[in-house]
Amino acid sequence: MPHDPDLPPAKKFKPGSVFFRLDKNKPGMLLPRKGNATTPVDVQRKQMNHFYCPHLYLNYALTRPVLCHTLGETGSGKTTQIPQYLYEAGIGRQGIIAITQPRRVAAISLAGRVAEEKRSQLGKLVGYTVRFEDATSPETKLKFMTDGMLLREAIGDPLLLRYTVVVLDEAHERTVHTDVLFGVVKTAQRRRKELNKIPLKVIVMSATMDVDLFSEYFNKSPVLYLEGRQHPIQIYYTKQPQSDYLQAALVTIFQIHQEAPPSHDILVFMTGQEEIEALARTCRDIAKHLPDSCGSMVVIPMYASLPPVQQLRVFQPAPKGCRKVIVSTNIAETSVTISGIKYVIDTGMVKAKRFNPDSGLEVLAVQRVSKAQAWQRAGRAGREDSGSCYRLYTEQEFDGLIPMTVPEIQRCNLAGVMLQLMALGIPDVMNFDFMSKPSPEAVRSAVEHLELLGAVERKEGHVSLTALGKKMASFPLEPRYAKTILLSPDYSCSEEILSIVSLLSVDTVLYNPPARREEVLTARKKFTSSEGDFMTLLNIYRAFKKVGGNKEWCRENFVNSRNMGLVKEVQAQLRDICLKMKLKLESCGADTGNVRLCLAHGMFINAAELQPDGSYLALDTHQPVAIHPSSVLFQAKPAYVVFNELLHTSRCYMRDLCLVDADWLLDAAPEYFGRKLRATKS
DNA sequence: GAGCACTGC
Repeated sequence: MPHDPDLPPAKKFKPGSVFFRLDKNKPGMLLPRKGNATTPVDVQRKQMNHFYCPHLYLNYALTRPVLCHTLGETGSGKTTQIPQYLYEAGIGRQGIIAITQPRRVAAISLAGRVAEEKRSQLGKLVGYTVRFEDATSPETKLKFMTDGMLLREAIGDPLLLRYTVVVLDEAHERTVHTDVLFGVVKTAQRRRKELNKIPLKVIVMSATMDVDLFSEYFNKSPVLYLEGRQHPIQIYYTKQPQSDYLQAALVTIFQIHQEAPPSHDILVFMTGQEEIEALARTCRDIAKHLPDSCGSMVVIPMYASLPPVQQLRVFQPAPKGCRKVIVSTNIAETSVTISGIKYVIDTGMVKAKRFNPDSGLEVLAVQRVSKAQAWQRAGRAGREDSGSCYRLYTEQEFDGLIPMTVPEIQRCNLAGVMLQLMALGIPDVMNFDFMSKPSPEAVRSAVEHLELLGAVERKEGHVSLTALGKKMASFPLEPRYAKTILLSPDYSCSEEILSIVSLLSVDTVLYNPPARREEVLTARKKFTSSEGDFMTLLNIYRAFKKVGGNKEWCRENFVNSRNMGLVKEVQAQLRDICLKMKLKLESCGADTGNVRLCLAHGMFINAAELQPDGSYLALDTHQPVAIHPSSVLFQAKPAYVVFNELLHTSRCYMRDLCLVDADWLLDAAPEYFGRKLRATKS
């Protein structure tokens, strides 16, 4: 509860600074890098104008191998303009201009806009490439793509020779893919120079002012600062620290509701689905009992797992005289832009993944946001006009936040990244030139993981890719899934394994509305296999295919048809890769023992053993684990299982299990399990 | 007997 519950809510806040995206007194400047700040302001201004004049911009950009930008307005003009400038300068004649985006929708919509501006049919001069969709042709010179897609292309062409320019957009988001691409383009640029190839030009675009890190990494490349057109935002902090941010959010929502004109919408940042639904319910309840003078309110939850139709509600304007209150996860920070927001309420909390390299465990935990994230949230209030941001924490607490969100590459399992780097032919992956280095433990643990899978081998301290590892890298999958697929022809069950891996590599296909629990259980019973969740999922997928992907069937059987559609696409893609490798594709029919045998051999690192006291131990780390209550094996006590993933919540749960024999595990990795099983028994 | 931020190949 707030410390001073008797004060009216507004009195609990004190104003902070008025925030501009960039300093108003220094309109857009072209600054040399730090330490050389002697350029007179009028010269800076003049140079700034270069940016709005293609010729002058190009003069500047084309004479430098790497250029780092800040962009005033996110997702606006510049991302569509700059590639066109470069193309018109003739740089596209020798190769393609690639513009990478962290998200598919952004790549697709930007390509559409640029094609329109060039009055060209999409897929001709201007195109895009994202997973499952390629709208390019031999004529394509401006190619918008996801960062992951360019990375995948780099495996076949590490010097990126098809491209003359790579524009890395939204670089401040620091996705794993962008971070690896930084190293890839830097290496490609150097190698192409050494080999006397056509030079590769790199342009890094970031929405934040913190581009020093980028500039530093690319050998102190020049930085172009641009003025933003962000409207001023008044920041408020609480006077006292709040122990209950839910309560504080509620109080703040209704304070604003009572005082502000009804056309001013509110966006509240919370951490997760459950919290959001609870707050939305409470708001609606309270709103019902407010005096008529207060005006009405429509409360809309927003999070990624919401069905698409309900997500669209955030874009619909509220009825006249009614206030729109959107309660959202951080999806509204970057992925979804909502217009008309006048007030942002920032709880200062976020749910994010953390990685522990010792246990190999990823944990989803509620934690404090970074300063950059808090500014990003605040900025959502000033897109069309000035706005306000209520931070439900004190200014001192804000000062104590970390400046930038820790890049994803320092918070995730690196096995897939390391495999990809080796497939790119990077000579010394252990010392790869990351912009932000992951911890040595994380790198070591990833390489050990790959070694266990037989993807890499160590000779005199040097790590290299095996033939198996090279094949594994061709799959857009986690290494252990790729390995399982590659093993499957030995067990004559590649079709089944392709289905299971596809099912495991998308969000769950099971739809579990809590209110219809009994119905769900009944519907699911006919697919349940005593061999575990993998087999149960396979049964569901087989039944789904039998009825031809019928949506009605999905509804009746509580199956998420959107995710099921995705499974089909993934499976088709994986099958294509197998065919190119000339892998034998066959079905084992009813003999599912082979499927489990194959899974045991591919997933042996994720194995657990029943203990005499009825609990389980994970065999690789000897960590106590439990069967998740959602598993079909929850009430069974199988002696040995392999699991898809560990979920660390109230306990450490294994999710998605498969019954296996101890002999199979020993057979899969005799030395490893000889060691592990002994250790367990002692 | 629990409960999953967000992307992406």
